[in-house]
Amino acid sequence: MERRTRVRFAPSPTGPLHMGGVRTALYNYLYAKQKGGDFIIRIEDTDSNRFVPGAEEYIIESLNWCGIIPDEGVDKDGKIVETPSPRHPHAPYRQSQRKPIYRKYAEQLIANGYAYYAFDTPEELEKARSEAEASKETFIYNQVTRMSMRNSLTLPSDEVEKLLNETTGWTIRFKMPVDTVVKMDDLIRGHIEVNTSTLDDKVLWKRADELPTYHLANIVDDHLMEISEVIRGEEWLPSLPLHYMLYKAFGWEDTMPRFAHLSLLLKPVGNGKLSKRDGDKMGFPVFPLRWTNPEGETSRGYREDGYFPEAFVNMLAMLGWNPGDDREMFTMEELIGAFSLDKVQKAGAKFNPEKAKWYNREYLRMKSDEELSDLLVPVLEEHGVNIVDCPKCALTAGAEFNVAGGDLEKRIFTKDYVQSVVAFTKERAVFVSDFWTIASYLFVAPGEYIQKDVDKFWKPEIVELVMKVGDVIKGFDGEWTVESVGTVIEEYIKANEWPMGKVMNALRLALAGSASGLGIADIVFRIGKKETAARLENAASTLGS
RNA sequence: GCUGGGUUCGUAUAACGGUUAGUACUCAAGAUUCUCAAUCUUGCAAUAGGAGUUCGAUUCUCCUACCCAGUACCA
Repeated sequence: MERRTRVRFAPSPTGPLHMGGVRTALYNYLYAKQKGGDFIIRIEDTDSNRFVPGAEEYIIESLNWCGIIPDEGVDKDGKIVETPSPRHPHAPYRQSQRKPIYRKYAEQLIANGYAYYAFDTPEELEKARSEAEASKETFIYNQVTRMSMRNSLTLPSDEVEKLLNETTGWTIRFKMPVDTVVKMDDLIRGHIEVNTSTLDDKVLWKRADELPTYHLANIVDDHLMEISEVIRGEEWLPSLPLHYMLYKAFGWEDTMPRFAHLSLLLKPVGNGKLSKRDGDKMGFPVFPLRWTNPEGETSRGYREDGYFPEAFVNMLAMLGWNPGDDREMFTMEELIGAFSLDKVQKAGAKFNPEKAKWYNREYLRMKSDEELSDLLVPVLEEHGVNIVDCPKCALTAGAEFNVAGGDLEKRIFTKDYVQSVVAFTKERAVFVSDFWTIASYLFVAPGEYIQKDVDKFWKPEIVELVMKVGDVIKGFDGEWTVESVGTVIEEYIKANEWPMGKVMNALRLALAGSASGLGIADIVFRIGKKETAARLENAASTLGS
């Protein structure tokens, strides 16, 4: 019988979740959902020294924002489950709370001769290392050195007994076999072989915090939680032989999960893995959500930078995986359907911030004008612009309707007005916040004029013409549409054989504060005759005529 | 150093051992427009190097180079 697919994402709460970590979680999630299996969260907090407050909550919130929802390990309130229930049978899902479980298994390994107690102090080990280094060698606690160290293999049994009872300091180490070839299979990399003689006697139980190391806790939990596939970062590949040996030592080979090691996310330029530094330096986030560390330093997040979670997830999915064809746009559902581990790239993928932006733009375009204006409202409000639901509400709010959708002076606009602005500026935006940069002057008169454009276009002879165009607009009494307004302006300029480009750019400068931007007809149509005239007057008086 | 992993345009990637080595992002040029953006068209640009296997190698094998990871009582 085919075994149920159960995969886990097992982060360590030592800080915010890196985007590479999100990708690992995503691939696990996609794999589980495609197979109709379970996606489990387990917190690997066996290093009491590196615990960072808030990191666990951050990780869960990040996954939640991305739409990566665990089946097991996290309850509906977003808390790690601590007591078993039908849905969460393996609780607690925090390794620090599972200590008694691991202890039993560690002792089992010793009883069966797969592990031993080691009494060497950190100082002794440090000394051994520096001595080795002095003679240009590396000290490794392994089959050749372990017989000259202080452990339960070298010390007489009564002394071992005494040390175990009387001192607090001992560790448990795995007794790595000599000259045995470990034959492993990786779902992404294929067959790998390693000789155990190149491996060391890894610590399984730490003296320092009296907790198991990752290696022990990980194998025990994956076994107990009936994990079918382990999909994790490439940094774990070197410890895969140890993990294979542990499964063998426990006699769990039959139910050992299959492994897939994902390549790392690399920095956009140069060599090396993507780090927080790269983000700071090149101006892009490396974390899904904004994070403020205990020292008070803040790191930007994709969410706060204005990325849509769908775009972020889509971009991340395509970094190191491809569907086998040219498709690039995927919803989470589509990813679940298309995902496949054998289409995952073996080599590390350099992250490209440009592509991330491109994805966001594509997703922004797919959103309805209504949804985008709803997202834009808070941005407008931050800039002192008030949005009301309907024309009637606008009137009650004190608007005078000097433009089609509101009151420019009182800065009150209807949602319909916002929507119409969104509709015709949509293709220029990458983020929702861009709408303000692109079209602030459709809500508020420009506060200043770009000097470069003033120098280029605000010439006395042109200003004179611009003011005449203003009079024409003021006197306009036809049907007030973008097209009619545009036609009237352009025909007037052409009829008088004025320099079209120069007049138009000066006009835009006066109305929008910049010579480049939206079409004149679009601007004039929305801000209305009165405001157009007022802005021209203002430009003439502040810039001179 | 040692052990393991990796290497197709600048980037992400495609190509049953047989293609003019494709696509997307970026960039450049042209078209369009009152400007900018958008859009459309075109273009630039890659199999790390060397042997071998084969009628034929991006694809298989070996060597070299380079990159990455691990080498903690961190995960």
